[in-house]
Amino acid sequence: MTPDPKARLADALRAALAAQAPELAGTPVTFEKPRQPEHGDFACSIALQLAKQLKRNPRQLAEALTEAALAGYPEFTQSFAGYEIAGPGFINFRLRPQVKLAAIRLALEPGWGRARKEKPACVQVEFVSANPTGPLHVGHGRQAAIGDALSAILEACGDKVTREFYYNDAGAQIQNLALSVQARARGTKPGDQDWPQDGYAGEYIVDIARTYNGAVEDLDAIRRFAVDYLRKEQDIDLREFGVKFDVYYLESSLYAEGKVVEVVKALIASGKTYEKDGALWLRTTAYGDDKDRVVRKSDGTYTYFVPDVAYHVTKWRRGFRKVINIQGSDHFGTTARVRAGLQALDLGVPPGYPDYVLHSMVRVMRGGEEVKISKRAGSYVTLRDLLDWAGRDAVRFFLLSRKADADFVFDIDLARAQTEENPVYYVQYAHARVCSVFAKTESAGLERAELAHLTNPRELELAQRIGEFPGVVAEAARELSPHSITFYLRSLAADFHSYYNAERILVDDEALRTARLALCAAVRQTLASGLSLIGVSAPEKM
RNA sequence: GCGCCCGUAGCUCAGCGGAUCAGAGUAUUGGCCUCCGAAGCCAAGGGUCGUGGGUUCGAAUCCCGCCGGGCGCGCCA
Repeated sequence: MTPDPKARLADALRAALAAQAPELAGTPVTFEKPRQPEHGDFACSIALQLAKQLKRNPRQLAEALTEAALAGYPEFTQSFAGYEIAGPGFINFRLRPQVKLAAIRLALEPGWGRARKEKPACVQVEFVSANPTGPLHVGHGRQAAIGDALSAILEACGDKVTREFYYNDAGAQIQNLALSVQARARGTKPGDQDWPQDGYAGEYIVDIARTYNGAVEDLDAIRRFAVDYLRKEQDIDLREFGVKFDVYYLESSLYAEGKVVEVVKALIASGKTYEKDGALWLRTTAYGDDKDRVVRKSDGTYTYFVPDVAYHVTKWRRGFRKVINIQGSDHFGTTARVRAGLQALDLGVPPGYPDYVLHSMVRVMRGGEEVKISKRAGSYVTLRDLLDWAGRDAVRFFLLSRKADADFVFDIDLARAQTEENPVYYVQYAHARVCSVFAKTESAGLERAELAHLTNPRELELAQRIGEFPGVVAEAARELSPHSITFYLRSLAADFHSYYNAERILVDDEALRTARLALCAAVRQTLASGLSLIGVSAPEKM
């Protein structure tokens, strides 16, 4: 494996800095990719950052540092075409073409875009976690898209990922569900005298009641039936969305296995609780929460805070040292208290555990108007609605085309557009186009292609873009930002379409043709890898 | 009232712990198929990066105030 020239250069610059200014040796040496191609392939601004502290002219400092760095990096000219000091003191470096083209060969090897780690981290991603009280809504869809993509990205980075779904099947809302179904089974409607307070009014309750054929008085049986019914229905939607979970964790098991009581005891034993107004409180303010939280209400029951903490204790005990919870931003309030609860237990859990990705709300637009209800659920738009309207690929791609904390407007009409301006097709089309080229020719022997025949600026740019892929994946994992994969794929597709229109792939010159085919194969591989990370198909024909 | 997030072209949004004339898609306008797929390409117009200060050699990016929007602040789940 040849060392990455960029990393090698950074090392050399660090060494030069340490020699010339030991007191500032800790300054990080970073590179930026200039917007203008005339400014080289990457630029370093270290001289500008340090000039003032060293009381030196930035351009002279840049020159001195670079010369010293190159003296310690004799192979520089093998990878680099040169450098220049530009503007106020930037150092712009230019790579030799073969360095950029090397990415093509890497992309054609198995496992492109996937890193291997000596010690894979055990990561858990918890997402969707919808209560089994109704169909999944668009927010769950966003969580499913984000969570599944993030899981795939972390796996690509070499971690071992468990996708987990937590079912709140033990609370008052389940009782509410059972009562609603029972009421419907008795022919009661929302608004009637006997309709339960806060009952679920959606049409799906009628379906459940109709399907249930047990005794109407047996509330327990109704509860089990309804939960089972809705879980199955949610599973169908998730399967259609292409999302699979490794573990379904039931809140009720926390009670059944005594884990809730165990946490309460441990909290009391920690000495961080106190009695007030007949309730038991935990001093979460000692760990960054803005107010203390009730653990046990004055009526003797526990607040939901307790099973939440108990659940996260099991995550830690099951060996997950990194846990990412994907939730709507309306769960913001729980983050501080869950973390505080874990800290109070003093289990050695780091203060920032677990990580949260909170996403903002999704608004659905159709025909220029906001859609707020669905037939089945009544009060909200369901994931099924989205899938029926736009299909899995478009829904997945759209839900990952914004960063999580940005507001989201889902334009159904755009996602439905099959022939025009739909961004999903833009990327998929690029993949299908490459495939169609290979349908017309032999694709054997690409590993022996002489890449030096690729001298066109578009080809170098495309090769360089392909080379960025592993870094993009790594950053998406680090920043927990799967949307950057989507944006990368759009850029890659744009570069390819542009190239494809400007140059012919299947030229008569065999050496050039083979080199271009190798480039195309690398594009195809990178598009397919990236699309699979976000759960979107890579069709060979459209 | 307090906390967190958001405010970038008509619209939907990128912009990694700062960088050398602000980006993409879409919409609008004008070009490109006897030639590997035109679900594509090329080009043009369009923005005081909410606003006022501050720090800096340099601010969409960092800090403070203000305006506008979202979410959260229960012995509810």
